[in-house]
Amino acid sequence: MALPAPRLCCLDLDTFFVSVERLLDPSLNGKPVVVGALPGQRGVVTSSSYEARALGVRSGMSLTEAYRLAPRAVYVPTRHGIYGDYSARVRQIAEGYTPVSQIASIDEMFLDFSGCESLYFVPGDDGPDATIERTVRRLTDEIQTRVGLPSSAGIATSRSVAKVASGAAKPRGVLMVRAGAEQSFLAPLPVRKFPGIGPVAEEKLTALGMKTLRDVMTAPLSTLQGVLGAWAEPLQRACRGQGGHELGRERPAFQEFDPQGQTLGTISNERTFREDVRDPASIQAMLCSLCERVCYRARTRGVKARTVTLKLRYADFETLERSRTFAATASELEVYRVVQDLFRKHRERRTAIRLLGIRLSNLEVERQLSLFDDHGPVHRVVDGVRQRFGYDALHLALAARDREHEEP
DNA sequence: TCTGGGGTCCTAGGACCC
DNA sequence: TCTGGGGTCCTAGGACCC
Repeated sequence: MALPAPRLCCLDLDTFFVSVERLLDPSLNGKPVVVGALPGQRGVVTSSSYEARALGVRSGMSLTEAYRLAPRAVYVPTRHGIYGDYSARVRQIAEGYTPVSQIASIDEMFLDFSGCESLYFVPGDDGPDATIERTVRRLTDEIQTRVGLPSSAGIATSRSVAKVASGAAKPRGVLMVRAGAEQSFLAPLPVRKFPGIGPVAEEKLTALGMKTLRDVMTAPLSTLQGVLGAWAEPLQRACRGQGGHELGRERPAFQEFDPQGQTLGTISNERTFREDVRDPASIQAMLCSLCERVCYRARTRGVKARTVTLKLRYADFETLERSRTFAATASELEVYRVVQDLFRKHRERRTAIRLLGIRLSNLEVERQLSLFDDHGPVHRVVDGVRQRFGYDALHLALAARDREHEEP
């Protein structure tokens, strides 16, 4: 096996949603921009510009708090469909650079440049690492020129180090961590910078006096296991830059199709009401509308679900999920029946409801449409109309009532 | 007027089967 | 007469990521 060389690249779009909004409305350039929702609406910050960050705005923060910190920033609602189109264009460019790549999320992907050194070599390159680094710069330049979006990249011998490096490279930077330099690169960073260490793990590590990745690297394994369990060993290895040298085993965020029919992911939709509701009609209408959405998505993906999960959040934020498994379906009428039943059985409190959600899981590839499937022909017509005229062209009567509660 | 919405992975207990 | 283990499926919850 070849010695690991820094050939894994994590490509990350800088303040992606904000950058797209600026592309569509150049008057936003140079201003603090917050993407999430309009001020006054329920929601959190999904993306913020560097100008807004300078005022203390962070993603995940409630809009109320963001508005308090940055009342003069420009607030725009999230428009996922549009970002998806830009993401696809970036992806297409990047995929032209290497045969092996993986989508991690809407604004992040991994590229494996192993074996591509001679392909990109030009006279004057100071060794194969320099060739790859220069090529990645060319890639980020091309994304800027052709799509208009700024991006950053990290290059390293392992996936997780490349990911940390891409963060350190921002904005508009490319950072290569050479083989053997992983530990010195990671050591001074706060533990939270490492992918997989979130608020809970950070808290546990802090309680042990571990603040930096150096502390994690050098801790006795048994100490780490005491707080992190089975995860301690792979985490410590990853922090030392060991392992993760291939993209092969990692999974993309959106599992489209598995020939074995095993891991097809999940399909979910959830909605927070603009105001907490108790009215049964509004609740039923929302459930119906959610069923329609997830089932439509399932059918367009060619899958059926065996498990349906109802998510329920009360006004006081208490949240529960209740699921049921049955014969696979992608019919909203069948799913709706199950959902109603779950709701009746498990809504124990009379408290007003803040959020409702539905998730389809245990997905199976849909076999040939059965002639005996009652709902098949109806769905073909409904889905066909939607593909021509848009999703909102048709709704079940109950769901249409729900839409009256939404903003125009 | 604190706290969105889309995901993945992991754990743990109970049912059920052999 | 207490009682085994392994495997798989189902359910609920939690951590984490963007």
